[in-house]
Amino acid sequence: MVEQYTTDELKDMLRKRGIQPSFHRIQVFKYLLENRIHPTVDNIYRTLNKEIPTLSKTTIYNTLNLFAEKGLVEILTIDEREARYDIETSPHGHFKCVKCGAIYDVWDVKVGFDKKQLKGFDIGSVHVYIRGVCKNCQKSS
Amino acid sequence: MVEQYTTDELKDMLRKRGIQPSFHRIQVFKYLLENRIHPTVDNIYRTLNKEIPTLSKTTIYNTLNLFAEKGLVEILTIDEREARYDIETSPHGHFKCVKCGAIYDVWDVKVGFDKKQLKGFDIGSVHVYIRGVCKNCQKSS
DNA sequence: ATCATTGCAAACACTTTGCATACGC
DNA sequence: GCGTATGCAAAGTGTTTGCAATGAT
Repeated sequence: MVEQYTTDELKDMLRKRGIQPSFHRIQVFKYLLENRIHPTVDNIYRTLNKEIPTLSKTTIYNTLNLFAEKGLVEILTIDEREARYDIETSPHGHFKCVKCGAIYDVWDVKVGFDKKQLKGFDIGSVHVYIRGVCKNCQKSS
Repeated sequence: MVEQYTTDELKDMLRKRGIQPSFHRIQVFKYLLENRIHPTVDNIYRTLNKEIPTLSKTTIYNTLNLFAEKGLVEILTIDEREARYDIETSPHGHFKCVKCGAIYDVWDVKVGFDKKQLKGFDIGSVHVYIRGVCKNCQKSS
């Protein structure tokens, strides 16, 4: 069900965004595309490190910051401790389970407010963060 | 324009929430009520420290965490670096200027989404975070 | 006298930075 | 060969924790 990409496709996608497609960058990009779990840096590190033992966390930080600058990923601040990275670019909201920490996408989110309040403001992004307890964790409480 | 409270009123408000009204807690509470700027711990510390030189940041952290537990304040994660505290309990959203760091309240925010997606989930809170450049910072760019 | 609050210092956790090495065109 | 990417170690920053001292009833 998860989309698969060839290395050449991934390279092209990065180049189109003005990013040099180095091996590590491709691997991080691939991970993000194939693991839509809003991962932490540590999630990415632990997984990729198995295949690429020389990979360092610094490189992952560098790569994600570059991706964010180029608009390829969004950094979520829904978790108060560490950043979560989202490759999904179409607008949607997020639900975070305060018990297990999992983050779910929430689709078809509509946000409305009196625009007069922000007259003259330049709106860059709108995030909707919902916190609570997910279905799975309901059971086990 | 900012509401003023007597010490006795503040004490009562804290007691009603099940919080022992110690001197420091009253001061932090008062600060939050009279400075609706979504302050950081450091904001609070720098201001209160002038009048109460013995005050420590640990106490502010303790106090704010207690207030949050008791539902007196909300912790905002709109800033990626440090927590912001909001005493305003009625539902509203927030706008953060990425240039000057100021946070503005946004009223009459309506969030709609397909509830079926979160069927069986327990929703605790909904936050709307808007990021961009505020009116003031537009001018100076 | 007892129990809660306070506050210092240290520990923690996440992220960034400096700089030397390695890699790719 | 030159410029960029990488990665280690250290520094930086916000927050929490352990524990002793203080304060309130």
